[in-house]
Amino acid sequence: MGPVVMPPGKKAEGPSSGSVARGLSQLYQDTEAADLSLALSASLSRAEDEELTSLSWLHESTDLLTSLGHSGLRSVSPLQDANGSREPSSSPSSSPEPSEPPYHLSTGPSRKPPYSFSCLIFMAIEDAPSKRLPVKDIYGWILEHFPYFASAPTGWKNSVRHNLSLNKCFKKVDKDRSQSIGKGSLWSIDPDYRHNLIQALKKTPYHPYSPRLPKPSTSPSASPQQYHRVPPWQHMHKTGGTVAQSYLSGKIRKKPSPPLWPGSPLFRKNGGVLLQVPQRVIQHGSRVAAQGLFPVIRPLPLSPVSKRTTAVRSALGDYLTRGKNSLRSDSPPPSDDQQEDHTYSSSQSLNTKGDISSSLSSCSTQGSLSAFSPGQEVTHTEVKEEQKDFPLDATPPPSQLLQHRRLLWTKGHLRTPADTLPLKKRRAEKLLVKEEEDEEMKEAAGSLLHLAGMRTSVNKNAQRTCKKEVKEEAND
DNA sequence: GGAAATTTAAACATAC
DNA sequence: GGTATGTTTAAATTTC
Repeated sequence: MGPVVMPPGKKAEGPSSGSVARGLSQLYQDTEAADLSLALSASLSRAEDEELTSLSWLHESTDLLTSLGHSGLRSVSPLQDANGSREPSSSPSSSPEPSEPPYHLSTGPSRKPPYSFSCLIFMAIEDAPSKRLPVKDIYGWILEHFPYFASAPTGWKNSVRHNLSLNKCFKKVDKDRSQSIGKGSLWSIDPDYRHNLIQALKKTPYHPYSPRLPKPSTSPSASPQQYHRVPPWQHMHKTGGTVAQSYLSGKIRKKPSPPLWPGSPLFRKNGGVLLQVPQRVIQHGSRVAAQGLFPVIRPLPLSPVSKRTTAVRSALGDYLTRGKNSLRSDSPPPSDDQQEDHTYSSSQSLNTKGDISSSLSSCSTQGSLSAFSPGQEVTHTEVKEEQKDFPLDATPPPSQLLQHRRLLWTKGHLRTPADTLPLKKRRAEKLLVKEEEDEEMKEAAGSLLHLAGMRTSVNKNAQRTCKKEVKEEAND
């Protein structure tokens, strides 16, 4: 098995929602965002130097996906679900739907998770104490954690089986005749391919170094909309497959790197399990190995609102309880109680006001999150106020960011009427507005990445650079 | 436009 | 015989 395996049964949940609310309030009152920002930055920097051996971020991102997209989302047709956001044939116009809310702000039935079946199966198996599961339990795990499939056509089970059979990452375990599990075999992760799966998961859309995300660049072409205008599920679940799956199968072949394991067997059909992940990505995408695998992934509540609320509560709870003092959490509090061993990796255990604020606001903006009741939870209003009063960006220097954000906010709300400006400036202003919106979305996404222990400063820097160029152009 | 890749559907075989 | 599981093939679609 892989380098780090979470001890069986090491799961737990965060503190109660009440304590979360109190802790959050206290955090807002007592903590300087700048301190947390610096601490977080330091932690993340250290995290980057360590090899990723834990997939805890994936659990966290799963929670965050739940909080943002998988629950309470707008209705999506089966075709759209299956194939991304494909336009119906009746409306060939490729123009974006202006009325379509952002992915994480939309409402309606649950949406397909942005993980390939391979990733889902991998997570399911890795989440099993014995690291092996029968197909039936894999179904169950997926259903439990991704309610989308509860109402999805049953074909997904076929896809699961298809993946198990076709993907060499998965292998059947010789069934012990004395062990009656009914029909079928136990499935496990092939140790030879486990790392491949991990690397592939790191290419999921919520990983800041996803190949889909723009690389840090000063070029305006690295438009922010490339990675947060497009809903994650849109660029992940077009029929062409996911980024993660692409890496699994070697689909991503731009700038190919030498295979990490030359000569490794590939998919039996396509020859494609082997990853070709640039080392840069691996290094920068690494996180602190702290809590082992999937320490915090939890079944989702049934209520769409409560799902989101619970996920946010849970994430916040961990931040507040583990707090900024736990820059490193190499020794998580051991607990056999699955209700208590709710741990996050070290880098994630840090947070800032901005992270929490923007995370909540990302859920609450446009009123899509209304489950935070006053006195018990952080209310929508409270969050929005905090969002405006404090810098949301955790990247230092906070003072500059504060000014930057205030400038953007001011420009966005008190802007001179556009029609009084020259055409060139109008265009620049329009672009600026768009990027401000993108900024807001990205901050929300960035906060989620922070929650998931990801580093987004690079992308933020890229955006700032882009904005700077836009401003310069406008000034010209 | 073609190659490559993934999802989905379907057919079929096997095991319980 | 029914159902679940496992294997294989092919179509559809997207990305590069």
